[in-house]
Amino acid sequence: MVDLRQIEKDFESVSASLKRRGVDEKSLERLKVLFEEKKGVQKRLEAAQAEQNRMSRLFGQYKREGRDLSQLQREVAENKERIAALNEELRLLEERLLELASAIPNIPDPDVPDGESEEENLELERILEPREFPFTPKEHWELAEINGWIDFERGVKIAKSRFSALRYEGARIERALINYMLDFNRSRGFEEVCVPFMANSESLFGTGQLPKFADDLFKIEGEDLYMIPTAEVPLTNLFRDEILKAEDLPIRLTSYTPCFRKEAGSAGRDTRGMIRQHQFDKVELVSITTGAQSDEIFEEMVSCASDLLTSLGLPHRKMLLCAGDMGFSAAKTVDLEVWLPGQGKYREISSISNTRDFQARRAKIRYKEEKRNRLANTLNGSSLAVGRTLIAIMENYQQEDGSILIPEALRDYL
RNA sequence: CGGGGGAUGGCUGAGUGGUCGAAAGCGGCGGUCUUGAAAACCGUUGAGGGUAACACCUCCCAGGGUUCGAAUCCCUGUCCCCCGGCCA
Repeated sequence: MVDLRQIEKDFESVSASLKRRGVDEKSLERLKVLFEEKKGVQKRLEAAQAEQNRMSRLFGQYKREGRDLSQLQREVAENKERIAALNEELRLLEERLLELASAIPNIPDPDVPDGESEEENLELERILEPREFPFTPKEHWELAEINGWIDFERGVKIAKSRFSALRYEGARIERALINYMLDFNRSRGFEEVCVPFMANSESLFGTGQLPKFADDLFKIEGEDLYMIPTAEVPLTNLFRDEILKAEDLPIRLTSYTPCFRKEAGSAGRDTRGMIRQHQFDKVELVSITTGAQSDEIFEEMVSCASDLLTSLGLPHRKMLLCAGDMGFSAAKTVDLEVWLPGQGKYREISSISNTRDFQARRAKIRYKEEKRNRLANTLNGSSLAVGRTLIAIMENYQQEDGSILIPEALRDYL
């Protein structure tokens, strides 16, 4: 959530920054006005409450002294009505304020390039040369068919379209990759955590999926529970409503979870193959840091994911996302795109974001710094989408006959 | 899912209508003492809002209600514990 006080104090610069993400200045203006209105009502309410407290104390005293109460009683009753009216007014204002504020995306960092779509993302670096193929490389679904690794039809039968089952080496490599990634992350100082695969609405509000993106989530009927769209949700919410000790930061976590997404807005995109599924495995990195630590930790997380790809021999590039292409909660995002020779394209395999204090404000994740509570910074990043890594291995390690070599790094895990 | 009992500050735990944001103990922090440490003693120690700083407001699981006044009484929900059922 944006900081309303920042909007109040620093309207021009906040508005200019958010314009880069297509946020209308008028909605910010409305927010600012509402916020000021709310503060005024709150002040009047508190004054009335103070009065009520004072009179109530008098009431007890008068009674003990046996004095006449009728005058006081009348005043107290009148004031009570005023409090009720102000309370209602405040409640309505707060409701509207929250509704508006929770729909505003994060403010982009100054070093995030302008731009509206992925076309304008900035390529930072390419790592590893794509291999030259003496034959025409196949796409992963062809390879999946030849090797029997991915069963698309039966996945659909069990659930629906965009579900699949992994079989034979495919299933084993998936599991090997998860183990390999977790070990790799652990060696980089991330604590392995095992978390619930469902989360309640408060958690999803905390990380920014709710209320705006409810359509992308699978909800459990009759329960305040959703299937998690990413481990970022449970990992970050581990510390929701907590005040951490500064010396415990940074907290760096890694976790494997399946992720569940409706992919509501992507009808017709990547319908073939395993690029875009309703359920996919991911190993995630999450860090909780102080404001001062977060830039350094961000770089560490990007390196961690990039080095992991390198260790698997997968060519990839680092993309700095432009303002218009970033996710709702992010102040800055670097995507890693892996080379898929079958498609002849770089495709997203990891996305690392610094949300600064945007999620922390929603989720009330704070730390104590010399007596003062400060909002933490939260960062998240895929240390690779596992299914897409499997695909990348298939396409990059394919042989002319359609068989697939196992990357050196994974051999001990199979 | 059925029956019973609970939910209070970092923790344990008292408080059943007024001066209670809350006793006491533990823990934490600061100090006295000590070469140093321990012990002992003294002080301090919840969160959010608000203020230049005070004042002031809110919070004793959450939401509603009764009352001039609620941690305390009533209703609903959530969670936890015990017993039974089911079950990896």
